[in-house]
Formats: sequence, structure tokens, C-alpha cells
Amino acid sequence: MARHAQVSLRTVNNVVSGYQHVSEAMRRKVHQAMEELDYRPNPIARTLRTGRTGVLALVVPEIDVPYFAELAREVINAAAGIGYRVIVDQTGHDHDRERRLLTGADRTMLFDGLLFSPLVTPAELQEMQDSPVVPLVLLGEHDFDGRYDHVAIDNEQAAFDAVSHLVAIGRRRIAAIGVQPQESYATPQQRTAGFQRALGDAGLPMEARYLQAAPHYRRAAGYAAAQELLALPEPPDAIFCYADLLAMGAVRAVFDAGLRVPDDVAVIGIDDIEEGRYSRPTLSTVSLDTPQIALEAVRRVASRIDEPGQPALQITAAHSVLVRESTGGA
Amino acid sequence: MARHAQVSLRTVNNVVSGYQHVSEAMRRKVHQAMEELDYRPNPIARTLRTGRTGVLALVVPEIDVPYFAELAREVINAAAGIGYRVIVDQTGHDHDRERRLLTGADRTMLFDGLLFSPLVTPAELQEMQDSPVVPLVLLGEHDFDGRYDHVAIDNEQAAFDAVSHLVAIGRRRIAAIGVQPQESYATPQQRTAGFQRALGDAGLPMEARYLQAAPHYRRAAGYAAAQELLALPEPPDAIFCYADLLAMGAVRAVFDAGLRVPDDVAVIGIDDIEEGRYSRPTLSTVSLDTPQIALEAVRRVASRIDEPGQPALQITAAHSVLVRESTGGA
DNA sequence: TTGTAAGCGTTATCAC
DNA sequence: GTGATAACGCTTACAA
Repeated sequence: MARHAQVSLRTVNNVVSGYQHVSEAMRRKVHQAMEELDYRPNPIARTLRTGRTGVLALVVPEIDVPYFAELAREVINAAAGIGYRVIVDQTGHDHDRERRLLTGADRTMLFDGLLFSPLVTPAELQEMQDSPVVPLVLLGEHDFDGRYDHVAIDNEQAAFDAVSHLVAIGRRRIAAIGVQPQESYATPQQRTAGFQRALGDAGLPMEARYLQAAPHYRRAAGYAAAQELLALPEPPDAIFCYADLLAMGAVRAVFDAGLRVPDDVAVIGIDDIEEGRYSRPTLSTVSLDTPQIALEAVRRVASRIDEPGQPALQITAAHSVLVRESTGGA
Repeated sequence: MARHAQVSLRTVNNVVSGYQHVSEAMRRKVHQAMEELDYRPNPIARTLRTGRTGVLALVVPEIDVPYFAELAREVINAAAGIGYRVIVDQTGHDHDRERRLLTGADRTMLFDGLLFSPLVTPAELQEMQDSPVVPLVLLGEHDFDGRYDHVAIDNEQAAFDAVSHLVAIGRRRIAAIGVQPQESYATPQQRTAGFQRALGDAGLPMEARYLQAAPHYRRAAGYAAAQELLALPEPPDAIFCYADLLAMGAVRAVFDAGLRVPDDVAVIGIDDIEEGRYSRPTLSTVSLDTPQIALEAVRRVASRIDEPGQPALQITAAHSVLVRESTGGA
């Protein structure tokens, strides 16, 4: 043991772990010895003993989707603030991968808690026989079933607010991009519900032809879906996209079709990614307060790590419509 | 020990680690026992014993800068391909944080190798007394000094190519955005050198007023810098940005000034982020083959982990100019 | 207040 | 081919 350099063993640990009752002389002596030997406690050994790695895992579909990147940024910062590091994993769009991660069937689980932004719904999760083996907080879902912690906005209401804004500026042929071919995803379902409610409140019908699916939430999908909409005999005069990135693609498609945003087609998204604050036109959107979401989520896992059997909590973050150029705002 | 369920100990390990000489009967027996007891090898204990965590660390300034997000995506995928997971850390713009990470002064080093996209230059690194304690590959730097592995493009040449393109389309008052107030950063220096060489080859002078600093490489910095340039008595007719994100801000600033891109001011960046393929106008840029960079880098650390004392290698990735709308391309 | 000893769950060395 | 046994480097009762 490198530590015997000067004194004894237990004392070293007391000093390192900041124990109260250590004589000042001892403390100094130990610190000096640590300097001289360039000694560093081995985190792995500590982990083996304590069962804590000090690592949280953040799982998102794709890290290079700006919203997830921004989320990751906030999560990493929030985690660092309370002494955790963050491992980032991508599921692609692989459901099996998600399940494996959740059930811990993935052998390499060296983290204390999991922040999970899933595609599979809690309903699907429920079918899994094995309950999660690690403290878990779900992000972006809002199908609360009392089993897992959730941190999310009110998706249905957010969609409602966005579409209501389109109605308010006089649009009548309102389309939506982002419905998922897989019925099982909760978030798009909720947004569709909000879309429908807003149309209903405005006395407008929800027409199937105005409902465009998106296999994934990237620009290319938004572009393709918008093309479909614009090719309709009676194209929409407004498009509500379930994600800003879809909206960026949709805007480009509108211009490529020789039309203008917002004059011919107004576009609004959800997420408030930075890109939309500089694009031409700037993008109207629903802002999510991602820092708050990240902070709440990190706090929540941390708390669950420290005290396991807590009842599941549902935390709803604030959202607000931001009117920008793409819907005729300043 | 859960393992005693059926047989003995050593055998279990042999089976788990896929040892050659185990009777088929034994193997089956063990596997069955593992099923029944839902046994999972503890990765931490394994790590303590083997010294391998199976984790790589990727350190970038900010994960929500699209280029780094795209890099992270590729790194995570490449790492997964050879059995590594990735921890992502952000340095913000904190040099001390970078140094701590590199010297291992950061106690919580639970990774086998480090992929580091630094702000500090190798020159600065050199001054650090402690050599890095962990296999290290530098990304995006190109000031090779024979001590660390590097994976990067030829920054000087990339800048030269970009600016030469601006010259080729007839621009004469060419400005640059991205010089760093801190002289010590290598990448911007190299890009400035390439900028200067291209101007020189075209018989154009490099004027100090056309050289704009950017405190960071985000949209806001590009926007502010472009505003400065456009306010000059003789504003530039082209802007070379050291990063696409700067270019996105610059483009917006040009339009907000009532001018057009590329008609009045052509803009080109570096990075080829996806955003630039959908923006209006689409952004001319220098493409970096990020997947290749990520793959090379991951392979390189992995190799260094397996066989430490290897001489430092310099890997130069390909780059190519992509002409899009922002410089008058199709 | 400080020292001693046991054990976290692996892997690896050694005989059998 | 398989079974004991000793580390890996730390934390933590427990004893002094």
C-alpha cells in the first residue's frame, strides 16, 4: 500500500472522505504524503465497495438531434452540479435496445441511475416482466401510470396551444406533421389529441389527408411530409410540426415549392431549438424550459438513488408558445 | 455465491468468458443455472480485477454545438461497434477543467481512454508537468508535436480551399470570422493562415478590419461579428466563417441588415452540419467526413488501450469544399 | 482518535 | 478440464 508511506491506513481514508474527528496534524501529514506519492483513490474499488459509480446514464434516440443535444447539455451540467457524470447512449430507433437497457439485460450497467427518453410507451414498458433494476426517470413522456417517475410538459396542451395560435392568425386548412406510423408512441398521440381538440374548438374538421406521418423527427422527414401536403389539390395554409426539426424541413419544402412562409403557409414547431431563432424565417414554436426539465430529472434520480422505494412522481414542466416570423410574428 | 447453485466457481468464469476447454455438458449446466438465478456478472468487480471499464470519454467544449453533437453520434456508434460505451463531458470553455481532465487530477476517472477535442493547444499541454495518465487521442487539432495521437483535417488547407472558392466566384473584399482572442488556440490560427495564403495567391491583401474575432463558435458570435463587418465603410462581399454555426449567425445578420446572401455577401463555413443543408440559403461549407474521423479516433484509442507504448500517430482526414446557395451554387 | 481485519465479485495463478 | 486460493483497492464494523 502506497499509503503506508508515512502513517497508517484507516486514517488516510478518514482524511480522504472528510471525516470529522481527525487531528489537524494527522490531516496535514496525510495530505503531504498524498502529494508526494501522487496518490489517487481508485474510483473503481470504491465503487465495488459502495455500490455507487457516480454516473448517470442518459438515453436518447439520437444525440445529434438538436433538442436532445440541448437536453444532454443541460443534463450533463445539472448532473455535474451534484457530483455525477453522464454516460450518453443512443437507441437509434431500436426498441429491443431500449428494452435491454431497461431490464438491465445489458450486462455493462455501470451507472447508478437512468434518464430515459424513450420511444416505447410506458404501456409497452409495463409488459416487460422484469422491472427496472436501476433508479429510472422517464423524459418527455406523459402517459403517467404511477410506476415510473416522469418529467415532461403537458404534450396535449402544448399541441393545443400551438394549433390555437394558427387558428388565431386566421388559418383554416391546418395540417400536422409528426404522427407516428407506430401507434404505440405516446408523445405523438398526445400531440395529435391536442391538435384535434384545437381544431374542434375552432369548429374545424380534422382531415386525414392533413395528417402526415414522420418515420423519425429529423429534417428530411419534415421535408418529405411537407412535400406530400403541398401536392394535395387543396394544400394547407398552416402546418403544425411535432418537433422543430420537422418544421425546419417543412419550411424548406415550402420554399422549394415556390411558396412563402408564412404568407402562403404558416409553420410552427415544438422544442424551441436554437436553430429556429436564427433561421429564415425564424421559427414559431412551443418552448419547453429544457434546463428545468433536466434539473428536475437529475434531482429526481439522485433522490431515488439515495432513497429507493419512493412512490413515482409526475413532474410537469412549463411550456409557452413563442410567436416568430414563421407564423407572421415580428 | 449465487453460482454454487449447481456446480463450482472457476468453471462458471470459464463459461462466461468463453474459455476453450469446457465440456459441453458443463457449459449447458452453467448457462441454465445462470438463467435460473438471473445471474449477471458484476461489471464493477470485473473492472477492478481487469483494470478495464469498457468506457471511453469524449470531451468537447459543448455538446449542443451541432458539429460536436454529430461527432458524438459517430463516436458513440463507432465505440459501440467495438464494445465500448461513451461518457460525454463538456469543458465549457474552462481551461482548468481541460487540464484537470488531462492530468487525471479529476479523481473520477473511470474510463479506459480519452477522446479530446481541446481548446488548449498541444503547446499548452506540453507545459503540463504530468503526462496524461490515460490513452489519449486529440480531435480537431493539427499542431502535431509527436507526443499525442491526432485525428484531424488539414485546417490550413481547408481554409485555403474555402477562401479560394470565394475568390473563384469573383469576390474581392473577403472577410473572416472566427479568429480567437486567445492567441493560443491552434485551429483558428491555422485557418487564418490558410485564409491569408489564399488571399495572397489571389493577389489580395489581408486587411485587419476584415478579420473578426469570435469568443465562441456559436450563432450569436457569428451574428455579432457579421454586424461589425457590415457596418464598415466598405463592407465585405464575402465572409469565410471558421465554423458553420458562425456562418448561420452571419447569414442571418446579412439579411437583417437588408442585404442578400449570396448576391451582396457570399458566406461559407466549415463543418458541413446538417442544418446547412436545409437552411435558406443552403450553406456552402467544407465537409469533414466526421464518421471517418470518429472511427479512426475510436480505433486509435482502442489500439492504444490494448498496447500502450505505441508512438504517437497523426491521422489526417479528408475534406472537400461543398458549393451551395450561400456562395451562389445551385 | 486511530489501527485491524473482513469482504465487495471478479479474474488469474496454481496445483490436481 | 476443474477446483481451491490469492489478489484488485477500497470502505467500514469493530477493537484498541
